[in-house]
Formats: sequence, C-alpha cells, structure tokens
Amino acid sequence: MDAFFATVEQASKPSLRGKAVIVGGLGPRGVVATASYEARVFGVHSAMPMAQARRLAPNAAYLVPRFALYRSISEQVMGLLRDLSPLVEPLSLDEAFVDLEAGGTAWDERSARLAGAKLRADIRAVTGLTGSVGLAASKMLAKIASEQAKPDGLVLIEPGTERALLGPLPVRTLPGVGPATGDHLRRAGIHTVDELAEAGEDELVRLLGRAHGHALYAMALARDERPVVAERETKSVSVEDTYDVDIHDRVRVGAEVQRLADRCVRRLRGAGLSGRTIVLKVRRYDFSTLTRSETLRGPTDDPAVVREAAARLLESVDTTGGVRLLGVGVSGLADYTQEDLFAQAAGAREDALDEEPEAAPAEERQTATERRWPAGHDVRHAAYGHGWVQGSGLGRVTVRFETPGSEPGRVRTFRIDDPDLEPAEPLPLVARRPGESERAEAGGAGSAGP
DNA sequence: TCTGGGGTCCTTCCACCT
DNA sequence: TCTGAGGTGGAAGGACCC
Repeated sequence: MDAFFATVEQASKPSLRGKAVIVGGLGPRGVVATASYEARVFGVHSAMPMAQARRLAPNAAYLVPRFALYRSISEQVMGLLRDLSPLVEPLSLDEAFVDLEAGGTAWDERSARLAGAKLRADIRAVTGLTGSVGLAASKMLAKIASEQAKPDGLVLIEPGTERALLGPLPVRTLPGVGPATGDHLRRAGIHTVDELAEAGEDELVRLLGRAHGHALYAMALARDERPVVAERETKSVSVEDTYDVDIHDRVRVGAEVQRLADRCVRRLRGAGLSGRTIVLKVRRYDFSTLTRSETLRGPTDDPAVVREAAARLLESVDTTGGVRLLGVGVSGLADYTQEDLFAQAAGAREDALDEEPEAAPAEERQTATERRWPAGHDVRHAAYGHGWVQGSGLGRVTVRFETPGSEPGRVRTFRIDDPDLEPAEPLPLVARRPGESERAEAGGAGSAGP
C-alpha cells in the first residue's frame, strides 16, 4: 500500500486529499510514522523527529495514528491476497509476499501481470486505496520491484534481467542494508550492487560477519531462495513507553515498570502465550539503551511473576540522570505455563490485571476531557453529524464536518465539554451497496476501535 | 535536530559441561 | 590431574524492518 496511514487518512477526510498529511506521535518526542507524498516533497519522511517535520512542513495536517482502522483495512487487503494464493506472508499492516505459483497462476509474464493488475483493481474497489505490485522470481526482487512501482504502479522483473537491473543500484537498495552496513561498505569503497558482487563472498564475510556476508553476497548475485511462509510464530511480546519528560524519581521508575509488566502480560495472555525470559529495557537521558534479562525455570503468564522479575532486573540498573524510555518484554514463548509445577510465585496466583485499567502515559498528563479529542479521530455532533478533530487545546476542540463520501466540509469550534459532541467510530472508506460481500462488511468500521 | 513502538535476527562474551 | 576443544544456553548489545 502506498504511504498507507497517510492515504487512509486522506481517504477518510476529503479536505486532506492532495494535501501534505503527516501521521505519527504528536508529543514532544514523537516521530513520523508515515508522510503523504505531498508531504515528502518538503523532505519529510518516516522516522523523522516530528519537531523537524513541523519545521519543514509547518502547514501540513498532523494526525495521530488510528491503528484499529488501519488494521481493519489491512484485513480486507490480506483477504484479497489470500484469494490469489494460500501462501501469503504478511510483512506488516500494509505489505505482504504472495506465492502466485502456489495459487495456480501460470508461470508466464502475461498471467503474472494480469493477476497483479486485477489485484490492484480489487484493492481499489474494496478499500478505495491504491496499492503497488512488484512481480519477480524471488522475495528480494519482488520487494525491490514493488518499491520501484510506488506509488500506484506495477513493476515486473523479467527472469534473466535481474543482475543487469540490480548491478548499478546503490547497496542500500538491498533489504538488510541499513545505515550502519551502508556506511561500513562505503568505507570499504563499495557503493553499488555490482561492487558488492565484485568484492567476493570472503571479503563480505570479513567485513560484515558470517550470516550477513553470505546473505548479502547471494543477494548481490540476485540469488534468493527463501520461500513464502504463511504462518510465522511469535517469538517475543513487549511493550515500551517513551516519556515526554525524563523520569528521575526512582519510585516513579519502579511504578512505571510495574505498569508496563502488567500491560505486557495482558498482551501475552491476549495471544494465549506464556514465556520464560523477562526482559527489561531502559533508555537513559543520553539515549544510551541497555537491557537486562532473566530466564525463569518455566514459562509464565502470571502478572505477579513478571512484575517481580522486572523489579529485580531494575535493581541492577543505574537510573540517575533520568530515563526517557522503559520497556518490558517476554521471550522464550510457549503456549502453556509451568506455574503449577514450579510455583514461581509464593502465595496465591492473583489476577490483579483486570481490576486496574490503565491509561497510556502520554495521555496520563492530560485531563479526562482533553484526552477524548486526539487530532484526526472521528466524532459525532448531535446537530452537525459526523466529523473529525482538527485540533484541540485551551478548552476548545475544532472539528471539520465531513465523511469519506462527502465534499470537503466546514470547520466549527466547540468547548471540549460540549455535551452534543462525542467520539465516534470511523466510517467505511468505500460506501457499501446493498448485498455487498461479507468481507467488506467485516472489514469496515464495525471492527475498528474507538 | 534529537531521535516511536513492536518486532526479528545476528554477534559476542561468558559460564558450564563433556 | 591438567588442559584444551567444542557445544550449548543465557545475557547483552546492535542492526534492521515497517
């Protein structure tokens, strides 16, 4: 999908179409999750600090992500992919590999192009959004082709042309070559994929280590035999929070770790999992990050056990100077627990989790009324109907009244405690016609969160 | 300028065992 | 009895991806 989060927001908000839209964390330490193509013209891109984005594109629309909505649209698209083949490997909410051969698509250029074109048309019909398709003989090449196809295109790499196509490209084009590896190679005088291949396997292993060196050499020769894997087991579950202001108070740090442990266990249980290794992550005031971990005798999903382990791990960490991020994770996962066998926790197994619904820390410092109006979220007004929050502050909330199918709408401002105004569910991006398929129904606003 | 959140995989080091 | 090799598991850190 093209600039997925930003495109969804433009589709649901007519006044933002053709405009610079930036989705991400809006706090003082937020970063850009997705920038619309209009915003990229100003130099804004993913992972950029939000403060920098605001300087580059001061007039862009800034919105917080609505993951529940993105997830529901993602499910619609993944459904279309599974219509093509049983072998679908999702990479993220907006990207997946599909093994067309396993789905019965004939192994020739024309059939592949037809399948890709039909998919793009289906995605547009079902979601109203554009998607790009890369067709090639391997996952690496399909990925590169899809990058070249963006936005709203289809690129096919013909068998036999792979090395000629890859050769002149910068090494950073290859998946797995990030800033650090890119720098490393540049210092060794390697800039293009051709130069990577010329360097030879031994040299790459010497430079980058065994696994990375072998893998990169194979990719430079356009060799990639990795199969499309439909089911991937989860290996770890973790939660983390970056705080708007560094935390210095050791007691508060301890309390935050306990909250994170509870949140992590809630996620763990939600997935029907338990785990043996508890990991504490601390990012200090100077951005140095350290982790401490402890492996239990058996897997647990007991909040008390995870809390205790996290607290023990925290004891070995110096937090003077302040912490900007805390995280708690569980790995070594299993789908059973051994509490009964090993009695990790003395005393009764308590389920304090359900009793204390907790708020996200970024929201914690806001008042209850302010918290109801995050920028970009949907609302309904008793008199004016459906709209979305354009901004709020100083006791006021500004709402633009429009829907995915309407013309750009008008803006009105209300008091944040206006009784006629309430949060609303997102509307479907594509109007449903009578008798439309189950999938469009299931993927619509119905399953999206508040 | 000042760096999110949720993951995966790899490397290095160390302890322990055979 | 001492020493070394090699495997394994855990801990910690780093790179990368979206």
